[in-house]
Amino acid sequence: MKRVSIKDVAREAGVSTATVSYVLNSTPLQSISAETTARIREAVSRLNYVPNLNARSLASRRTSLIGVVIPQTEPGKEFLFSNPFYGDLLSSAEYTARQNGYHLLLSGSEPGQSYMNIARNRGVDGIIIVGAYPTKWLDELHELAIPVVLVDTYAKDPAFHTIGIDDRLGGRMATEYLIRHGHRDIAFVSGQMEEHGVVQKRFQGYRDALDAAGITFSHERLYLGSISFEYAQSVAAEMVRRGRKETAAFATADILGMGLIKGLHLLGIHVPKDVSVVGFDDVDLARMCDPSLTTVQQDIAAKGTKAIRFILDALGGKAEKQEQILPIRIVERESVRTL
Amino acid sequence: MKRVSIKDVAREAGVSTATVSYVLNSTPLQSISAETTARIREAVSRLNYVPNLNARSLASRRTSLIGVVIPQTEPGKEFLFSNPFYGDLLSSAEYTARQNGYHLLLSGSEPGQSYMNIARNRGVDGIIIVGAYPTKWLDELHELAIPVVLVDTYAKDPAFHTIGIDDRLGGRMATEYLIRHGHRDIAFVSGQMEEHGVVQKRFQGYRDALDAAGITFSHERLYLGSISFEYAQSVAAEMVRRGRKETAAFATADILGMGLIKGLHLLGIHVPKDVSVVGFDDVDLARMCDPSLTTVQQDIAAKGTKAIRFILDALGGKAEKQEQILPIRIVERESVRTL
DNA sequence: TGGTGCTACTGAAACGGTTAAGCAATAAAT
DNA sequence: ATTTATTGCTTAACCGTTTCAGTAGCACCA
Repeated sequence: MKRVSIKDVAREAGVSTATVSYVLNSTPLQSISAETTARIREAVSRLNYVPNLNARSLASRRTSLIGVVIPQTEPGKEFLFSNPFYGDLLSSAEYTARQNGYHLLLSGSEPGQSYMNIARNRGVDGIIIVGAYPTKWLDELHELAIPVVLVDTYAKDPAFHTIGIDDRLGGRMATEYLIRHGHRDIAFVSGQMEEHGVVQKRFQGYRDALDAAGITFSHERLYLGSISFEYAQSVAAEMVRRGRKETAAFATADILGMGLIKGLHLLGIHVPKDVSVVGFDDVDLARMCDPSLTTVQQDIAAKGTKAIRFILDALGGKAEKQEQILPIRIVERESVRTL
Repeated sequence: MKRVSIKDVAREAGVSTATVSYVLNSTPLQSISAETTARIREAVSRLNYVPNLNARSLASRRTSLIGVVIPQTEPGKEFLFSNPFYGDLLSSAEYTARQNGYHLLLSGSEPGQSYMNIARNRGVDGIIIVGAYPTKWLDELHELAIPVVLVDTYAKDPAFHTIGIDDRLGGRMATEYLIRHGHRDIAFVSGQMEEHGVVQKRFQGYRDALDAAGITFSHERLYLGSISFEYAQSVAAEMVRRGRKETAAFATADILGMGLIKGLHLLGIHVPKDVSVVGFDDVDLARMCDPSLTTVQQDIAAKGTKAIRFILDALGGKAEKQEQILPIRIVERESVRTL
């Protein structure tokens, strides 16, 4: 029952705990004879010793823990993420972390404190913040002096690594794709625009495309609610209520696209025959459904992997701020029709 | 830059660190005057003190960390979970944990060691293992003497809490539903059957339903690959190759159902007109797609919440082993046609 | 007057590691 | 032959808490 500690190993191998520690960490600058090393390793496996990471963290001020903060869909709501995008991201991040001896500490970001809790009292070695710019916590975040990776945000801060895509371009690509297929009345379906957020950028791209094609923008084409299937579904009804002038819609997330298609379908409006839809992200969902969704594809797994890599690099002494814009492209599927 | 420690608070308030600790933990059996308490609290907030959880863990042998082990889809593969089921589960678990001052330590279960790593060297207070029976680690798991919750597994072990559904009944419900709608040639599409696993149980339910209806079972109706969209998609082709006798299929996971529908669709076979499909789980996906999937619904969020609750209860001193079978029901949607 | 029982605290030993500094023994350099 | 490095290991301080075992002071009771 009593857990075996480094002392037991030291006793067993007939050396001091320091020596054991050096061997176990293969500390550079500290030489240990092959003989002793072998004796210690043998003792370790005989006793089935596993170091206590809490103690290690306390002494070394490193935790081998990376905090991941994901925006909570709705405050007080049980579900942390209703968008499969986050699951995919998490999945790849966890894998990369684990391969490097790190674990992921998961935390929702209830507007309030969670950012800092996870970082300050758990002492994570690094923190990944996805989809939100922690305006309120900037000072504290700096003070912590740990690597921070901001995923999908447009903050300009020399201290934070960032990883994302060119959302403006993405918005433009999606919209131009629709225009190229003969559409001129194009709805923009999304969540609320936040400062430094991606929605804003994608909207700019949408405007860019309209402008380039000489189409005048109308607020009537804007549907801004929340990034959820349910909202998008309700947009269909709203479109009809507004007289449904649109022949196409750009939904800034695949679940929005799916919701819209579903909502339209329930009203007897067919996609792509009556309305064309382009999504964003290319989550698995997009290719699984019928009609499958034409969408702006981004490499979600790469985002997760890169985020972890940036943290690891920084912890490994790489000083420069890293910044990566991952490529995107349109994946043509079945939800767009040429007019 | 230097983090403020309990000593700083003690000095600031003019008391010993012990007193500060007592106040901060509102330790029962230890009385502290209101005056002193106030003075300490004041110092805490003035210094902006946050306890170091690593040190706390070391001293108290509690980490406020709950380990969650999720089966890795494919060994060596980057993606931890391709089934949205896990994301949903995780999401609700994280929320419940956080509400109670716990954090979730996420770990994939690469066949090998991860179970124990997370538990042994991080010293998690409890561990939730989903969808796998840790045969190989039973002894170690017992030895740890921490609460263990097994989700979706059929192990009989007096020491482990379990939470799941009646998978056999679920399999039966799905199959009977199809039979009731006039189908007699029903495919069973799933992953490999593992000992103590859910697939086996659902298959038994499938057999139960066939038997009760006097339909003779044929191995020809069995499609066992892996729980992935891709596999299910390939099943469609296999069905055709075998001469496609089936008028319906029971897919033991919604993504399988979706994959099957997609695969059939690509071959010009329409669901539900030509083939009916029933899924399992009722992930969001199921209602989002077209045709939406008739499926056996289970409350995934409840599973996550309950799992955490069981851990918390056990940590709170509740001795009895807890065991819960959550209710399931058929959700009728559009993927089944009456013959 | 002394004993008993509270209340409100303090001291210091853990918890299980890491790591700077020191030291003995041997090898290399002068 | 003496100094200087190098190798291989040990000692002990420290990381930031918790918690056990006291203890001082006071009130109460007999």
